[in-house]
Amino acid sequence: MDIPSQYNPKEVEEKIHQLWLKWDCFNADINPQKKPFSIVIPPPNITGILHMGHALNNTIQDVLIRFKRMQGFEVLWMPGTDHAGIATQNVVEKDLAKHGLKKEDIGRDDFLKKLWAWRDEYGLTIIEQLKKLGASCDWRRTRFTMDEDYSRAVKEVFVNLYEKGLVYRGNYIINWCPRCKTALSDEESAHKEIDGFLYYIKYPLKKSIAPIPQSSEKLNSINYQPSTINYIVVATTRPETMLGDTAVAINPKDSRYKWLKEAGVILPIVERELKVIEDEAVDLEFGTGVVKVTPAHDPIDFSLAKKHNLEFINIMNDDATLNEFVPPDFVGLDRFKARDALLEILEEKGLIEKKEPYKISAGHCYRCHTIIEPRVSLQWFVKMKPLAKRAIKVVEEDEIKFSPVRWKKVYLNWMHDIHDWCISRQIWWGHQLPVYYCRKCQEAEMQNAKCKIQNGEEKQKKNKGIIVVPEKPDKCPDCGSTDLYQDEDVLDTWFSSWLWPFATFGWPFKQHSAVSIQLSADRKEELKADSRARSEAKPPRGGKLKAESELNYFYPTNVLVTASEILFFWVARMIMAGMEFMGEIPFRDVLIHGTVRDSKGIKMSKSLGNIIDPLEIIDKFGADALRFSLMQLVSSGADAYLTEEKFLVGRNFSNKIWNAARFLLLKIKENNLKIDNLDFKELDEIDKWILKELNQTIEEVTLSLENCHINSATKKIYDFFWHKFCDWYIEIVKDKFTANKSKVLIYVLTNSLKMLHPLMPFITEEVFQLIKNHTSLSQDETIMKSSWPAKTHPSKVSGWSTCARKGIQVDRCELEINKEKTEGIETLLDTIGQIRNIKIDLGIATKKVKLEVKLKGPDLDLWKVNQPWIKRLARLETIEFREDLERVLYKSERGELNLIVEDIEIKNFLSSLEKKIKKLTVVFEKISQRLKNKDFLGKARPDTVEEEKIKFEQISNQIRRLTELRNAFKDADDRK
RNA sequence: GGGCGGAUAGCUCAGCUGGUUAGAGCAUUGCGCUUACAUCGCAAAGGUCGCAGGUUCGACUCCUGCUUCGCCCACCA
Repeated sequence: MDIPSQYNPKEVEEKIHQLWLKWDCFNADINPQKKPFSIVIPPPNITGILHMGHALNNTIQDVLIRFKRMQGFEVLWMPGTDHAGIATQNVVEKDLAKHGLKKEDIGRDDFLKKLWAWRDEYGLTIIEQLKKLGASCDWRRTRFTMDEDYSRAVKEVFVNLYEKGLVYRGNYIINWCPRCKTALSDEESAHKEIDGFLYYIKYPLKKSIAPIPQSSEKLNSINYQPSTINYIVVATTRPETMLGDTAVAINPKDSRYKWLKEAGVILPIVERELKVIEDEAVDLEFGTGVVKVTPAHDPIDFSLAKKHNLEFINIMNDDATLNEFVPPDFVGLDRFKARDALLEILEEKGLIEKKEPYKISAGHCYRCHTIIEPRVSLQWFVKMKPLAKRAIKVVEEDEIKFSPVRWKKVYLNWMHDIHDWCISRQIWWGHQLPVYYCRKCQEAEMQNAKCKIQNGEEKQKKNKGIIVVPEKPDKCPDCGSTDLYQDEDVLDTWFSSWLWPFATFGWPFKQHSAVSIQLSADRKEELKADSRARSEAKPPRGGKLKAESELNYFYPTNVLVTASEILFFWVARMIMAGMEFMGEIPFRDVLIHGTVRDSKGIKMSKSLGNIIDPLEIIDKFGADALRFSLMQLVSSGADAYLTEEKFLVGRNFSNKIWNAARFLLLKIKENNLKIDNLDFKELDEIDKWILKELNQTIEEVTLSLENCHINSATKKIYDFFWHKFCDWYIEIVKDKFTANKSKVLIYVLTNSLKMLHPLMPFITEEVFQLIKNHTSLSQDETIMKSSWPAKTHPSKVSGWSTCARKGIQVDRCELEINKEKTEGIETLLDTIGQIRNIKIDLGIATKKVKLEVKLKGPDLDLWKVNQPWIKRLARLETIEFREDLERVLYKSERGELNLIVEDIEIKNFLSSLEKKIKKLTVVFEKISQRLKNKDFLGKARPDTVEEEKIKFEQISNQIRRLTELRNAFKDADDRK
């Protein structure tokens, strides 16, 4: 079998993926012998195509999933997609528009058919793309938020909350998107600053008045006639809303306008008399101190109106054109056109005092970015405070932990100040409200929001004719009429997503509730004990888990991985839903990662054209390269700034792994070695060194992954593999490629592959299979199901054939991290570096020269034994061991060395010595100052002082040796 | 208006609970096709750790203020 010298991910990835599917590697089922570990995927929108954010998010999850799977947990990664109500409807509407059609033209039923057709055709695109990334989800379970079971769960929840009095219907001011023509929740309205103007508009008084000035300064500032006043000035950023004004408000403390009530105010153009109200909410400092009040189109005004019992006039249609409640000239005009027209008229009438440029913070629809219009309308809401209570507690008490921790505070702040959630949407794609109306009972109730609403409150206390049940009833329970119709609205997408961690398991229909409660407590205990030091995957206490249902077995899930953007949308609400419906937290850890940005720090988005397409990266460099580079860049929740070249690191590393394996396997073949066990004997110094390094790496990488510090795990394994294993061990071993060596090589390589597997699943699997094919070792079927490396003696590592378990002569102690055992090798490696340096200084970098060394004891033996590769790596002709050297070029506490060269160029050598001396002298000074300081000696910890003293010794010696060398050469140089 | 995060080599970032000769990758500069890998090897250069105070025997690490970039929340019309 030929192994090409360059790794070709394209050939490998698809093949490997098929293998995994064939071997059922992704599937998880209840297994009483194992502890569960589960993650639910943040379901991507069916409109989504894989972008870098997904790649990042899902790679993190897959790394944890694969790691835990190898650790022996029964691992479930639950996949699925979100119907994404508004987003999907928009996409299909656009499609229709291409044919010149509106959804109304084809009607609700046909439109929904089109939506389902669209979903069937494109809705699984992103799932296929996730597979390319290597995501090891249990694809059999792929859920969709509009699956039949799932939809039933959504309805159950709605009905349940309604019955508890936590879902209610009412006329309130909500965020209205005039383009999507639906209500939105507060979270779906993103506040952004836009440039606008603050207009100062004169509202005439009913009767002129001549008040006694309180303060001439203030009077001047609002610029009215000193004697008689016949208008007041209000400031507004949205002049068109004045057509819906029903009052003006002042602060009761404001002495400037005490007379206003008496004078009366007339709304210009409309010529309606406005009420004058007093309220603390009015800011004396802002504008003129007089506020126009538009109850139906402004949140503050809305609450003022409720408090002061004002009239609500909704002046807008659902597309933000003005309706018939405004003067005829304005009817049908778009809100911004109306604004211009109105300003023009006001200008003509001399009613505009001034306008100032002003930054307006306006809500924008998070789906189409249209400016939100606050608007009173009849909607359904969820009362959040009661739900928040327990969700706050579990986070406050760290039952659910955020990482990085700072998000805990963000979460709690939001939760403490939570507002009711508007959940009805005036679109067609989604879960239609399980609400039925009796036409007979309702009659006047269902007045459209277009009409005047007397009072925004207008609670339906009796709810007569409103039937909230999961399935359509036969007749009205009140009057027995069969003339029933369902509420047209659908639920907010997030009203289904918040059930994701348990509805995906078939809740509430597949749950054995009695068992559930008991087991939940059980599991909770376990998780508590386990979570901080998750280690081996032992079966639950008592060795059996009485899980009749998957929900009981896999819920609560272990960790939720997400970006901060959906903390409120989704994470917070899942916690509330979990507590409310399961009585238990949905996940124990929340891992919040950063946002993917471009090189300038701007969030990647298609509209800005600054995206780097992960699929393109996969195509060019491979999925492993993409994954590795992303994981290397992601650090504890910080944003990642990406450029295409950053993926080269991953690509190059893939190639390095490939070639290390290639070399090993070619050598085995070349030397005709038959490897049927890993029963390696006679470990020499260098073997012990690499095994020690390996053990240490295993320890560190495992710990990092346990703590979800993926990037540090990435760095450690990278450093070990490339700079220890490839740069040194493989290079050294080239000379003497024996069966025994090849066993060590395979052992180290395989363990490295295992550690790398969560990060780079494809190449590690491919190489794992290659090793199997090139040797006679009996190994696991797939690396995916092999066991995670343990920091231990090789014989104790499971996953190897039984032959690997017996007869290994190595004392376990020898492989422990033991400084003395490998110090000789470490010094030797360091010395080789010194020789290389000296040769460069002397200008003979590539020349093969003779080396003389003066060594003693174990070092001498070590050098003698290892001569061949020392010569090769340091590029030496011969090594001579002598009692005394003619000349010394390098000195350490362990020995001296000299290179035999004629006419050496001493200048560089000397200056490099000087430099070293200078650098060390600076440190030396620092340390001696410290040691002279009485306070330091008295107050610092004794062991710190001791360390400093040792350091002092070492550095003095180093300086002494270097100085001696320097002087010797300087003398010689001077004599010349 | 509140809150949060970042500011360390030219670039992107590590640096845990205060004591390090402050690290890595990329880029740069030399040298090198040495028995896998030029998607490579060997080496070099490059940092008064944003600024100013403070605490401390000692601060890149802790505290305060400032500068600057970026996020999130908020009913200043």
